[in-house]
Amino acid sequence: MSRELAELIFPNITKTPEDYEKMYPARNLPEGAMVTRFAPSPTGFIHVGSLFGANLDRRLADQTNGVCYLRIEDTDGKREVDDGINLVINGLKVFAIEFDEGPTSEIEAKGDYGPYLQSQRKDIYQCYAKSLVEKGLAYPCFCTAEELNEIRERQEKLKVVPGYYGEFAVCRKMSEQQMIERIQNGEPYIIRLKSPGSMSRKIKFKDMIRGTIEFPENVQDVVIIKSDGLPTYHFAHAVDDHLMRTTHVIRGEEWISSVPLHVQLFQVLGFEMPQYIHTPTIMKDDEGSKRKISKRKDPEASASYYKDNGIPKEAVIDYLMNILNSNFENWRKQNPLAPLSEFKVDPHKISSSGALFDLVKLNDVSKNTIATFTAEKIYKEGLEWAEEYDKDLAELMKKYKDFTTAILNIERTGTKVRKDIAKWSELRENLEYLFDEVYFEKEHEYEWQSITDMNEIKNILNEYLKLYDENDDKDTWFNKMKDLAEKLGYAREVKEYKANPESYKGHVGDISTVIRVGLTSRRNTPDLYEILKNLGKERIEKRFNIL
RNA sequence: GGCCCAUUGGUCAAGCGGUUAAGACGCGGCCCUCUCAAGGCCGAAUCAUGGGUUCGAUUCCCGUAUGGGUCACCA
Repeated sequence: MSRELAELIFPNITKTPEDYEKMYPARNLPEGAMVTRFAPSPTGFIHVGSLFGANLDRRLADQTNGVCYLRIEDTDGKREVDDGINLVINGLKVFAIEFDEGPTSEIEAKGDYGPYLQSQRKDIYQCYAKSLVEKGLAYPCFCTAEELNEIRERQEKLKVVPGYYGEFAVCRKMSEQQMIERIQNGEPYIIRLKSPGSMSRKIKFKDMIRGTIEFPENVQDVVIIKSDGLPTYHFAHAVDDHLMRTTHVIRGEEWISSVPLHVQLFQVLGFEMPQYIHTPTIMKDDEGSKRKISKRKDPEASASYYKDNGIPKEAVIDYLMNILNSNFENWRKQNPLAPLSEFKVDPHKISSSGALFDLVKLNDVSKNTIATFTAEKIYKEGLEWAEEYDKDLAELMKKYKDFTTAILNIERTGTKVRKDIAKWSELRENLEYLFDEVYFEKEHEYEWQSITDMNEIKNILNEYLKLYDENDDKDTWFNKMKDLAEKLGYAREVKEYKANPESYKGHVGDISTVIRVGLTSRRNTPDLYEILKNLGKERIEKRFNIL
């Protein structure tokens, strides 16, 4: 009925919605398969909240044998960044999140439901917009920014809901003839939805996390095609998620309030609704109060923060899984080595209130994650990190590969695994004193404890060197230590000493401490026996001699 | 401000009308122990608030407070 108007606005659109329906048929997937998507703007920045969502997208598709694709929402030039698409792809790859379909670089893509860049789908959106205009469900609006401002001001005075609707929607009431004339005059315009909604009616929809939510119907004649010919988010969402056959739309909770609009758009376009999963916002503790974790204020809001600090991707994802489904933590305890795919995410179990992001907890998760790694893996990943963030350390690690790996392997096998590393940035602190290059380079603050008399210390070290044998097994080694303690007037056992403190100068622990500190300058190290063995007698002597 | 959403220890949370209100992180103590880390045991600490409904409310309903979101030719 508005054919003439539609043709005038979109003269170059020759396809019809039916053509696109045929081009993008329903997906041939098993029953229950979820089709999810991650749909960022190409700003290149990956927020920890986006990572949270992308992870959920990926998990849900995986566990249902579905599809998880990437779509770039580049309908706003202002948000774009050079190389933004690659940054998004690589930023997620760091966390082992990859897509079945979508852009694979700035210029390439894979998948049958593309293009996956919204900027390349202009004709598709316009085709649907054209059909809406034709059916009288959308119309051109010629209002200028100033006119819109006036409307808004009037609405503020009247204390009435702002927006383009009802009596305020001036262009909606214009005759078609007049519209045609103004277009032919070359006046700029945009396309608005002619909302069939009524404020007195309510719509209900289901969110998988929150359950049923009720809203008044949308009455706003929102913009669906902007002056640059590209769609707004809302219109693109309806068209894309329908044509790409998305079954589950996972996005941040900030979208909840626009669902009434989306429901209406789907209705008007004759599309079936997808399921919605609106994820909670990740929060941050700010001097006692909660606020949205912020890109500007909080470095940990950026996914790259974790890579920079050397927190393994497995740990970050595990932590995110923790706040996603709280039963994950128990599952992980039972299955420390199991791949993520064995855990079934339950969307209904996602908490609806935003969690405070807890770096302390992440630290603990990360310690546990690293405790499952072999020394070889720690060496490999630690070195990778060091190559980028601590070149000197990387050089040492490469030069002494076997030694480093052996040190990392101390107390790492068996049932009680050492959990002293939470991130690769702690590796230097854990390793450097064992490299002679570093050790002999600087002056040491020796952290002597109960025995501080240097004569006594030197005596202990000398005596110890006499009886140290690299070939001793651990028991023999420790027995020798006890022998030495006894010989010098210290108790063989800590308990003996505690029972009769006055009969001894100290106990075997004090002797070990002297050796430990004399060897490393520090009081806390991994297993002394292993350290001695890995250093070797010659290097032990050298270290004792600088005292 | 209108409309939505949320509210269990410091934090993440289980719970889904009757429980001594799980568990984890963090914190404190003890044990183990050659130090640290780990591990084991113990402890302090929670249902925002006022009304209903009910024999009985953390759980269901309404109001209040607090926090969050949203009201663009941005996504």
